[in-house]
Amino acid sequence: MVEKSKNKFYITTPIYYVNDIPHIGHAYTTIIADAISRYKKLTGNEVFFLTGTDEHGQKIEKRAEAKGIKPIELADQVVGRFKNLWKALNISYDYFVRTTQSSHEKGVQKIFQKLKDKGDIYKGVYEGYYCVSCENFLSDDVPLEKEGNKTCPDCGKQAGKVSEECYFFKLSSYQKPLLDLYKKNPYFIRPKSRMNEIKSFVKQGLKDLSITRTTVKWGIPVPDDPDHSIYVWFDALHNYLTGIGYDWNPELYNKFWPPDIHLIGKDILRFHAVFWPAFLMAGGLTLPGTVFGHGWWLKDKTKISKSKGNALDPHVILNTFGTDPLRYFLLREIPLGLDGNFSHEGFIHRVNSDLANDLGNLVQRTLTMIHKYFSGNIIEMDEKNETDIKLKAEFVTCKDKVASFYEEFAINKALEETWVYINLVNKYLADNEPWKLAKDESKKKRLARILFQAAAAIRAIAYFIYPVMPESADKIWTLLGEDKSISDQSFAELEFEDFKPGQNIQRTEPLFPRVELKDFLKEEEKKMDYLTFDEFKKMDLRVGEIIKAEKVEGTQKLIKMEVDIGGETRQMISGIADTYEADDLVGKKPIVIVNLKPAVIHGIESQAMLLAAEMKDGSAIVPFFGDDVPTGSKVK
RNA sequence: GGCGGUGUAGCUCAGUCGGUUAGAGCAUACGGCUCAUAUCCGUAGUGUCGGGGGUUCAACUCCCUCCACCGCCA
Repeated sequence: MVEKSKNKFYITTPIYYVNDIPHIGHAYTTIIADAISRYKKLTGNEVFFLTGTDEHGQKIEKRAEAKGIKPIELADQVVGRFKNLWKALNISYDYFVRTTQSSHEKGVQKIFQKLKDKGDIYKGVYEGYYCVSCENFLSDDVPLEKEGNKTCPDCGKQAGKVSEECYFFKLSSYQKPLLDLYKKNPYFIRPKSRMNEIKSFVKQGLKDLSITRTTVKWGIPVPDDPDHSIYVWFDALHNYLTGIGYDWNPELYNKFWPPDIHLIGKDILRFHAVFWPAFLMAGGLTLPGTVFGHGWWLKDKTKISKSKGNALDPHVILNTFGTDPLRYFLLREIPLGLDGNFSHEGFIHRVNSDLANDLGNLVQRTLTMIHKYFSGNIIEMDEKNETDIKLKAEFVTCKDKVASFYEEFAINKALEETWVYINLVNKYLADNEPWKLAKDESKKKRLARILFQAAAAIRAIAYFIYPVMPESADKIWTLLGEDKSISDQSFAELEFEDFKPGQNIQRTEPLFPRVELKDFLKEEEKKMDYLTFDEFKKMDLRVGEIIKAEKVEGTQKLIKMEVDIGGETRQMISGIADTYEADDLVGKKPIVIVNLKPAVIHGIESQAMLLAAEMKDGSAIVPFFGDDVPTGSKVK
């Protein structure tokens, strides 16, 4: 095997599923990857940064059908949205791989064939519980019911046991090699806590993996057996190979393979830390250096997801603040492995305090003084005194720390350390009081020295923040009269003294404007989807009376009720058994929405819904009217 | 249930091999400055270090136990 040449760095994000629209979670992963790759370039690496989209599967097929378009058209649309977001976020990816492109499909088929010839892929029979309505196999953890059936958790219908012919990957043979890998490379899985989880998972033993489906048409066909199509993970994971030229650009492939780091969310760690290296071992390929499972951004302490409807659209923030504050916040607020809670308060606070007050204001006050007292050009100055020398020494310390933090992907710490230095420069100005010296013509050269030192420090600061805030960093260098761009400056060779007397320094508007929370929320409000009164009127809300109530067998929360809505009764299922006993509900009068589209819940039709307050722990509290309110009264 | 983790200031967290008065940032209060985006600098705090027990001259740190929360277990 050819050893990968030094100073080549290959970094990946997951490929994002085109069933989803881009949200803050996608942005987070990709921004991390961008910051790391920019840092790696500064340290003299040639970097290849791969991202892309996962476009096959039943969900895409169905969603496209619902929209009356072809799956590939749906994919094209969503790919456009991803690419636009990456552009808005200043993401410097080198290649965007799509699982529907022929280089990928051919590559996956080739690998499939190779593993089949080798005996690591074999044809067998998959047994499982299949939901006809959802056209989907249920996951193993759905409990078995008395009659030997299972209930589909998605639609509530019965799912029967079926057998399906399919191809398996011999994952079971790779238990030992995987455990050896983890032992040999303790950094294969990061953060460390995740390594333990994966190890114990693998130690429990591995079953062979079903990697094809006959029920999914929108996928890569199995070579010589086109009734079968290759299932999601075997298809998707290989993007890391096909995206770097496997089987179509040997030069590129040989230069960069294997990946130095796969950046992923913690939810897909198992696929990347178990299945993926096993596939690669089977194919006789070199393994990646690290799989890094980062945490999630939470909203109100719960995971952001499409189904919860709490997805945060990055565009709202981008429109008000621009790219860099968002990049900064996401990378500064939490260490890579941990979850973070996203709130507008937190965001505004951090950005105002760190960017507007500390950094932005430092740049502003320094450049303003240089302009005011020297017309933007410092040429002659005194020799350095003790405080000046100290400021330079602190730069050296800071540079070392920042570099080592970036090296270990502790981006938040690299930023924190940079801010220690920013505060020192602010203090340096406070201690030396240049605005007082400016009043005394004889102290002009001392004044020049102070402002020069501050400007040199700012130049260094801009360099340190470049991986995270490239736009602002470049802007600061331009303001300081630098003619080269930051990306051309090697990290190792960065010196305090690189800042030279006579550079033409420009005036500036504030780099990061302060935004007050209430102003921002006003902006947000404009984005809200208001309901018109006519739309509200469509809702038929009435005072119902519960006539019968019983707990739904085999569920924790569901209660089945008959409710009188004024001369008519409806059947209604409600998840309130946490808080209420079925018997106590009889005779109670909740608010019921009666013209909601009926839904099937746990196999039972629900023809109405009652209104309840959702508590933090997920339980529900229902408001009831007293007996003085007639059953069937309209509520509005 | 099994394995792993966490619990330290109002909030978010740091605390290396046990060793002086347990730290940082934010928030709060007061003071200073006026170059700057009401910004910047300084000062001041407050802690049963989750509870209980043990080892030790000495425990946030090691051991036992209990409690609470979290993660993983296709």
